[in-house]
Amino acid sequence: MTPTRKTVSSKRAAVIKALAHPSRLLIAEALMEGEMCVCDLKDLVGADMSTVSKHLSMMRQAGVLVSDKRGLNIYYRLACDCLGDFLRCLDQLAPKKATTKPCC
Amino acid sequence: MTPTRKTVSSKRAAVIKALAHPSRLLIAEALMEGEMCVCDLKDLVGADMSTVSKHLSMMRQAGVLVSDKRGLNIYYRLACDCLGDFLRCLDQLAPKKATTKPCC
DNA sequence: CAACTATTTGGTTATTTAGCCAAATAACCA
DNA sequence: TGGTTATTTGGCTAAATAACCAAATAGTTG
Repeated sequence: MTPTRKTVSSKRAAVIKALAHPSRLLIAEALMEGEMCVCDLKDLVGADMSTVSKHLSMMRQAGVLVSDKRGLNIYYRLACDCLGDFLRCLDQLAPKKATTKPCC
Repeated sequence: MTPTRKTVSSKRAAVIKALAHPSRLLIAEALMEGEMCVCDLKDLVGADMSTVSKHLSMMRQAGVLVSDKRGLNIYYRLACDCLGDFLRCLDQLAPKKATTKPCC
């Protein structure tokens, strides 16, 4: 049977949720320029390593990131590079106080 | 001064968060086909009207939706129609258990 | 094998979020 | 004006989330 509209929205929302946090989005943006290991990302985000690790595994679980282990390090990268268009779209959504003219 | 990378991510994340909930995303998807009033959206989502109203004002606050009142009804519509591309991107992100081949 | 490094996991706590109900607003109509 | 309909707001509770610390795991190197 075809999935209901609600089911589809729930699956999509899980993916979106994986990007809906300042640190996680910062991570995703950084990974647009190439893979990074957890300790690099920890420096970028400036939080406890365990916190960063939990964000990463949540993003991997959602299908946004993939990882692979080489030596002691685990490298993460984006599962998809359509994210760029996505962010450009976001930036057009004027954050409230902005101009009254339509964003696009 | 130019905003820091973190500041930018936080603002973007707030917009993403407005879509990162099954009901809110369902609403956004429905509004891609045209404006709707709150009671229509309430039927679509199947939650209490006050719950839906709170989702809507949160999305408006984030800049994702705009509203206008005509008579007794308040009609909501998307602030930007780049959302379509966005969702197409999302659907390429295989939710974990899926095939091993890269999404794009 | 022991020491070391990178990462994840488990536990705890504080904060945020989502939902419902009831009450308040606002526009319309008789 | 009083009643009716559509929507928002306030208050409350239960559940989810994010952060940290400490302990566990896994790979590396002496």
